[in-house]
Amino acid sequence: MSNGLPDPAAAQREDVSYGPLPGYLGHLLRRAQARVFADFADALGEAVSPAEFGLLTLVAANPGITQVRLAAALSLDKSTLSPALARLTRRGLLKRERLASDGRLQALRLAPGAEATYATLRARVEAHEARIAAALSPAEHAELLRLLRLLLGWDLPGPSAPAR
Amino acid sequence: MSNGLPDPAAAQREDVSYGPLPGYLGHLLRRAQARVFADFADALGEAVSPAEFGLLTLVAANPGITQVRLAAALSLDKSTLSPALARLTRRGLLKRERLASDGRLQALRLAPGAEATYATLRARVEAHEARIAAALSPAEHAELLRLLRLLLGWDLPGPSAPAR
DNA sequence: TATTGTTATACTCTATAACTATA
DNA sequence: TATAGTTATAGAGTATAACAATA
Repeated sequence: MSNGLPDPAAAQREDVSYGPLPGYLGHLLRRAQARVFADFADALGEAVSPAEFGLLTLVAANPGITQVRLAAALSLDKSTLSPALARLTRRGLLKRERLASDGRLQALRLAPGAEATYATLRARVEAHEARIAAALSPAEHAELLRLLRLLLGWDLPGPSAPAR
Repeated sequence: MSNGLPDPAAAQREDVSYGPLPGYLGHLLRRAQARVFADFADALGEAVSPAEFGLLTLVAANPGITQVRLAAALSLDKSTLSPALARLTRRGLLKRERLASDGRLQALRLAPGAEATYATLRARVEAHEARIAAALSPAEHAELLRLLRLLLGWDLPGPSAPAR
């Protein structure tokens, strides 16, 4: 469900007062995220979930990264990543390799041959991103990205704007 | 878990490249929402969840609203609201009244005597909102709210800025 | 003892489908 | 037939705790 940007439920909603909700960041972020994820699902379908795409992207940008570092980078628990990474490995997108130097660690990489698949996914994600940003001017889009990074405490020295 | 704004996992994360993720609205919205919700939980504890507070706020702003209209206003399925509203009713925060004029409908209201409780919750939520917005200047905060509403297709005629 | 990764388990949020009662 | 609301159920995403293997 949920397609483009004009909200389908808008008609039903017209006569409802939102009270102070449109002034709360928490509320707007929840609504915006739901909207964007629904559009992501429309665009990518069964291919990957938003979380899976994030994992692939981080592994692609950090070949050899371990699960604990990946979890820290995403502010998730390591136990959350295990099943997702197993699924991506099973689908032939990721490769996990135990390190000879420390048998506890596993180095994560895109599977050989999965680079092209990943590039295609990334192009589809970027088309989706462009679509949801169409409601904003390029300057507004850039400013929204900047403010969200600021809210997250990135943009300081951190892994934000240039960051590769 | 998760407290104020300086990210605790920042140290672990420092040497990780985020690749294109900081340029994706979807990724930033997910991260920002997780951060804000964690702070909400720290601030409100057992009192109410973000979703529950949203329900109370909408009912307070639209006394007598029915569940189907409430669900439409939040872009949620009516079946999602049933258990949440039952819980809020059980806790003495909401009152549900079948309409004499149409026996299928239930009018929702804050329970008599729950207005003060709601006012307290709202004050705590607004303190939480002020805290998370502290990373932004007042102008940036206002602009972030505006851009999120724009992304959502609000701010057109709709129930956004003044809206009560 | 400490760390990495996995597993078992549970909780929350959401949806779909089937139901009831009312219209 | 259509609508409002409930219930059963399932799936995704997250966490905590306990574990095995390794250090």
